[in-house]
Formats: sequence, C-alpha cells, structure tokens
Amino acid sequence: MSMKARPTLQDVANLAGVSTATVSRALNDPDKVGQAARDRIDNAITALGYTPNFGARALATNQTNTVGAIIPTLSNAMFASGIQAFQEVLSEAAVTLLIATSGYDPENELRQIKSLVSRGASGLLLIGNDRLDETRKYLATRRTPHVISWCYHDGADQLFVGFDNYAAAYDATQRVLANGHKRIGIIAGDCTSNDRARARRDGAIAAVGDAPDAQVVHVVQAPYRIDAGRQACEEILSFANRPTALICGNDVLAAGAMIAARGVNLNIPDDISIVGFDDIGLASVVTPPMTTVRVPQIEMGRAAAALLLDVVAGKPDLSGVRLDTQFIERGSLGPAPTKG
Amino acid sequence: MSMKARPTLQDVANLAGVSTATVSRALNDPDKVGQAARDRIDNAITALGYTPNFGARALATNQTNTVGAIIPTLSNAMFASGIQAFQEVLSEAAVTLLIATSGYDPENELRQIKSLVSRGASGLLLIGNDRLDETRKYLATRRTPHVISWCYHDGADQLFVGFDNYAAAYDATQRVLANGHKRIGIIAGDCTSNDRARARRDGAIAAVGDAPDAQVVHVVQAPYRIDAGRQACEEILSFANRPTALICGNDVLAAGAMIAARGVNLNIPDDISIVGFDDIGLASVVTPPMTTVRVPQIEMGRAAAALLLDVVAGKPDLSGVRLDTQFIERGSLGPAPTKG
DNA sequence: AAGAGTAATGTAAGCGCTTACATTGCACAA
DNA sequence: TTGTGCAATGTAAGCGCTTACATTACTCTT
Repeated sequence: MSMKARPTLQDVANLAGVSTATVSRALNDPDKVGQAARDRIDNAITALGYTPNFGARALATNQTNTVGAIIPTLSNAMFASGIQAFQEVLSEAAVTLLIATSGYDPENELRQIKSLVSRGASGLLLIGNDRLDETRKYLATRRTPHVISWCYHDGADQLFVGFDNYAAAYDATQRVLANGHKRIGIIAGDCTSNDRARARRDGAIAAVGDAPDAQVVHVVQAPYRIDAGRQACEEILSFANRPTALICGNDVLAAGAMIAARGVNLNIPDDISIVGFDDIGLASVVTPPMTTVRVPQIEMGRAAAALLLDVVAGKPDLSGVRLDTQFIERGSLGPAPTKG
Repeated sequence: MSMKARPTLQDVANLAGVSTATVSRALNDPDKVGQAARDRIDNAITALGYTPNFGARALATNQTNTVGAIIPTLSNAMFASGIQAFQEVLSEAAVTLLIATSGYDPENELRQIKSLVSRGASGLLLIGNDRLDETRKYLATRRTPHVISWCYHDGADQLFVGFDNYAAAYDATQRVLANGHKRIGIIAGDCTSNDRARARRDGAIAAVGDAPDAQVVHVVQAPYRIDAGRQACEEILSFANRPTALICGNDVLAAGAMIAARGVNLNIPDDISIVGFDDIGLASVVTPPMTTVRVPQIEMGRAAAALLLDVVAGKPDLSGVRLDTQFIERGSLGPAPTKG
C-alpha cells in the first residue's frame, strides 16, 4: 500500500517559486513570511492538494501532540460516551486522539499499545487493570505515561481514574438484599481478562455472603450480548431453586434476562427482581425500567483526559481520581415475593 | 508534548554491537541475520523497550499499510458493529485502521480527513454523501482512494457500499400504510448535514404522499437521543390531529417515542403504532418489541473493507455494492385503530 | 591450494520535514 | 554617501528508518 506520489513540501515550494523553508514557515509561523509569498504558497497548496506528512514533521520536531486510547470494543455503549468526553478535553488542548480496540485480548492490547506508541502517542488511556506482565514491563521501561480508567484501586503505583467496581456491586447487592431477597442469582459478564466484570461479580457474591440468611443460588457468565443474557437467565430459571433476584454484570445482560423472565411468564418485579449495571440508555427504556448502577462515564472521560495531559506534561505528584457510582432504583427491583 | 528520549534503532544497534542496518534487517527480514546477532538484538530491544518509529519507517519505505475511517460519532451503536467488521477484514490483510469522528460536522470531517491522510492513510472510509465541496475537491485532486458507506446511490462517480435509505423508508412506510393507517407522524433524525436522515424522512413522506387517502400530520426532527425522541413524540401527541402511526428515523428515537406514548396512556400498538429504523439491539428488548428496518451493518462493513482494499490496490473497474434492508415486523406495529 | 560462491554485516544516501544560521535587499539615520 | 538594523528568504543538517551496494569471512569445488 504505497502512499502514491503525494505532493511534498518541495513540490509546493517549486510551484510557488520559493524554498522549502519558506513554505514550512508559511505553514507553521505565517507572520514570518511576506504577503506575496504566502499567497502564492496558499495557492500552490490547494492546487496540489498538499497535506503535510505527519511522520516527517514528528521526526523533525520530535513532537506529536498525540495520545492513544485502547478500549476493549467499540460495540460497548459504555465506552463510547466516555471516550467522546475524553476526546473533547483533548481537542481543547489541541491533542489528537488515536483509538484502537483490543477485543478484550491482552496480547492484542500489547500489540495495539506498541502500534500507538509507534505512531507517536506520547500518552495512553488504558481500560481496566488486567494486563500482561510483559505489557507492564514495556510501559515501565519506556516510562510511557498512561492512566488506567474504568476501575479504581487504592495505593497502587498506577494512576487510576474510575470507580470501585467491587464496592459498587457490593452496595447494589446490599440494596437488593434490603428488599428481603434471600436467593440471589448472578449473571456476570465474561470475566476472562476483565477485572471489572470479575470485581462486580465478586462484590455481589461477597455482599450476599456477608448477609446472614441469603445465598447465591447460581452464578453464570455471559458475553456482552442481549441474547447471551437471555440464555443465561433461561439456564438459571431452569433449575429448581429459583432466585428471587438477579444481579447482572451489565445492563445488556440484564435486558436479556428480562426477556427470558418474561418468556416464562414471570412478572418483574413481583416474581423476580432484576438489576443491571452501567445505566446505559437502554436501562430506562425497557419495561419495567431497569434498576441499575449509574457509572459517571462523561466525568470519567474528562477526568482521565485532564490527568493524562498532566502526566504527559510531566507534572509531579499526580494522583488518581476516584469517582462515585450511583444506585438508580427503578421498577425492575421490588420486594421479595412472599412464598405462594 | 515531546516524545521524550525514546530509544532508536541506533540505541539498539549500539547495545547489540551491530550496525543499524542489521537491526533493521532483524526486524523486517530475520532470515537475513545470523542467529547470534539476532539474539543480542532481541535482548537489546526488550531491554530498551524499543518500538520502531512508524513515521520514520513510512518515510523510508513510502508504505503505511494504513487506512482511515471517519464516522460521525462513536455514540451511535449503528456504526460500532459496522466498523468492527470493517476492521476485521482489514486486519486479515495486515492493514491498520485509524478511526476519527466528525461529530456530524462537515468542516470537522475535512479536518479529520486531512489528519488521517497526514498520518499515512492511503484510503478512507466515509459515511454518507453530505460533504463540503472543498472536501470533494481535496479528495479528487489528491486522488485519495475512498469508499462511501451507509448509503447508496446509482450511477454516481463515487463508490458506495450501502443501502438506499430512501427506498427502505418508502418501503417501511408502505407496510405501515398497509395496516390501514391514514394519519402518519414522522420523527426524523437530525437532518443537518445528514443525507441518510433526510433520505429516510423523505422516503417516508413520499410513500404517504403516494397513498390515496393518507397524510403526514406532523414531521419533527430530533437528535440521536432517547429523551429527544420522547420529547418529539410528546410534542406530536400534544396536537389535535393525532397520528395513528409514528415513523421514526432510527430506533433510539422510536424507543423515546414509545416511552412518551406510554406516558400519556396510549397502548402500543392498539392506540398508536411505532416503527423504528436500524434494528439495533434495543429494538427487540423494548415492550412491545419494535418493528423496524434491519440494516446489514456487518455485511456493509465487510464489503466496504474489501472494496477499499481493492481501490487502494488500484484495481480497475471497481463498482459499489448495494445491500438490501429488511423490514422486521414486531409487536409495535398493528392495524390502525378503528374510530372509537 | 586457489578460486568461486555465499552468508553476514557494514556504509551511506535519502525519505519529507524543521530550523539554526547565513545571506540578501531594503529603509532609515547620521 | 555609508553604515546599521531588520524583514524576508535561502542553505543545509539532521530527525529514525530502509536498502542498494560494498565488504568481509567463510565453505565448497576442483
């Protein structure tokens, strides 16, 4: 895949009858160039459709004004708005964002990190804290500035901008238990290489464990798809000891679970309560509206961007940002059914 | 934002005690390098955390193996899966994808195009056909290979990979009319700089116009947000001459409309039918399940990638791809209510 | 044992750009 | 008139990499 015969600074200079230095100045510091020359240069640029070669410029200036973000997938609505906010803050600072996806694969994440770094990213936004040792080592030896988002841990030597998934799930589960539920089912997201999903699951399990008379009757895992949530729920409901409340690792799974429950004529929340996690748009649209945990995506994106810019700029004594989640109670959570 | 003191080929060469040429060969054509040297080089690379400078390599080889995609926004689920498929095909061909967003702003689109080109994109995926003249000119004078997706037009000199939004909306509307509806309301997406939204709206209007006794009682526009759809629907329902069917420019607006309708105690579909467009996951989850138009996102992404690779490779006589949409009938569409 | 062939490595130019430094041509002061 | 200062422009080196070409040190062949 060649770059074809792209016009270069030299071409523009020739057409305008000046030296390359003058063209370069016209581009980067117009005041330094005479009016006449500037006009001829502008014309030459549009005539040729010239666009500076970023790589060459970066090479010459040793500046890129670029950071990168590696997210698991574009398909998860969760990340979209956070990244959007992230990008907005960056562009205010005239920094370009390069986005790559890892598909939840740590090997691929490392590959993408290297690719972004190779393309000039001087800072990185990473999601979650599950990572290859090799990746950590790479980041460390290069001293690549990076912040980790969508999760938060105290006291680590990493910069986190996010929330405590475990605590949020623990809290949400306690609220469910407060409604009198004793038999809890859990539909976790795919926990492979996903510390957030794991933390949510474990937080829920722990909350149930800490309650005197409640128990987790079933834990299953499902990928981030509505029908996977439906299937998972069908499986759980097919067993004898049905839960009266279902805690789901995310809203998409919860939505699938709601379909499944309705499919076997269970009324939500009278027969079974269902709670999600994330509060994506979908949560408020389903019937009944979904009880869930709101995640401060926008705020997280903005804070992550601000922090990343600081660490790239080499500011000292930076610390992470811990954000709060919010339990949003809607119709899908109700009191435990009394034995019929 | 400097690149810090990143290790270079030279550093690796020094550490390994060889010339830069040997290191370069070890990287790009390992067979050409002796075992001993290769080992020392590998060690040096990991010790330094060396990553090749993409810009410098592109400069030297005149190759980038990169294409770019500019999508309106990440927040629209519509694009996510298409782009994901697009990317999969590309990576099979060892081509890297750079993603940028325009925020539905044509000026910004041009800026992003230039940015991607500047970063080495030798081909572009563009969404829709609304574009600045300046952008067209730029693309033309540079002969930048590009494919336009998410829409389709015959006989143009552009390469389209997509579907006919107008025809799909026309067809969907006819099916609604076939249910006996006479008073049609339309909630279009934001049509500013968005030919797809416009085509859908106009297709629906045309279909109603071509029916003998039906009429469009209201047309409103709303941005891509559930609550905007709700508001738009509330507005429509506040007028005297209520429609019996609502055609929405996308599923998100339709979901909002369903909430609004339910909010004023209208039963869907007995009192009012609502149909969406796109068939995103949400459509099958709402109650009642949403009638909508399924768009072949995955197929479109794959086809666009294949075509873009071909045009970048300079294959002659390429032609666009027209894909079919599918009307998905679910519970939100019913026969027109008989006058009560 | 001498020559030919080959594998491994080095040398140096050049990709498109920026920029320190050099040069030019002017207006103005003395 | 002759400097002096400044604005406008040019010259050329060098950023990190690849690669054609040159060199070296072998192993075989005869």
